[in-house]
Amino acid sequence: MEIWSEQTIKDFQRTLLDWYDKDGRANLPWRLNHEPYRVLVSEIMLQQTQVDTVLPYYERFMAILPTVQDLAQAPEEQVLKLWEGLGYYSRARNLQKAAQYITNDLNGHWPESADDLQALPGVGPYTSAAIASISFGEVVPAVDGNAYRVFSRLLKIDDDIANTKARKVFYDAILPIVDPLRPGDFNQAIMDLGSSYMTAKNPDSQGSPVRAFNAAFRDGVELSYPVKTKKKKPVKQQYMAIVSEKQGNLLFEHRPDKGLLAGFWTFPLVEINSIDEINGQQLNIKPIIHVFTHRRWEIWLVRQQLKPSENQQYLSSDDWQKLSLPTIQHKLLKALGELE
DNA sequence: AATTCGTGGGT
DNA sequence: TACCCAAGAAT
Repeated sequence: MEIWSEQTIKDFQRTLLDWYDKDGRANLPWRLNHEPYRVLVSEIMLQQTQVDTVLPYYERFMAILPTVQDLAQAPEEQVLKLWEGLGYYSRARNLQKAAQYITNDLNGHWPESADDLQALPGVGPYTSAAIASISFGEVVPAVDGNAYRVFSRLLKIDDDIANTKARKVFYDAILPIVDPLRPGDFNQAIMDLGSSYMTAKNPDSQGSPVRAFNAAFRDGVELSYPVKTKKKKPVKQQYMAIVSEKQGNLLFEHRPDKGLLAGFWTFPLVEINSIDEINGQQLNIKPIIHVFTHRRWEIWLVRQQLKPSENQQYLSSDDWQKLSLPTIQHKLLKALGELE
């Protein structure tokens, strides 16, 4: 691992921020100003989600819920509807809880340090540092996936970033490099660098503005960084999605309030162990496939009249179109429409 | 510490 | 295709 002198650190800061001022993504809507609410919403949406995916969600969300008080007072179903299709839905629920905590318990006064910001639900080590540096000028590194990748290459850090222990290694390595006068811009510049020149695949380290500081590139081993152990394959699960129709209404099932797609409505899903268990149905068609991070669902639509159980309910199209439905349910509804 | 949380895009 | 990746946090 490389150790930089104080002079190298100063040169790096100036090189990075000069580039950021010239070629950074200044037009991103959450960079319009540094109001903590705008930054908080953007950072939560951007967790494990690409910028291009977030953009339309962010614009719509801020237009409808422009202040932390608006979010605190909104019906949860409205917040979830604004989040529909974005995934990781606990983010939306936690975001509203954070807004309610700030509005009701702190009388609208924001925590200003990374340590205090971590008291907000859904705000962890990265997000707290991002808000603290961008909105309040605290000199802390916001260590996200970009920072792991960029600094693992610049400094040749060999720690496995899939390991929890790596977080402190990177934090300690980056902390003395953060620009003390512009910590928020420094952190965002690292992200811009990671999404442009220092990408995971096909990086352009030769053209990078900080190529002179890149030890892995210098040694011809940039693609060996970051060190990261592979994830497990998603487990296959097969389901029948029961289509039970009554007077034009469809039967929906409310999922448990914990676990995958918690609290969302889908067609009743019955897990099967082999396709052979389905008899007398038109199943010679391909299943609908939906892949989560850790599960792969294969689903066959099956028409069958059911008597609603306690967590099931017939809904008209006017009813279910108002709900926030997970993407798999939209896929099932689309497939059903194409059968008819 | 390892697992569990969605979804879409790229190769 | 099957895999990896993307501004992570909670448990």
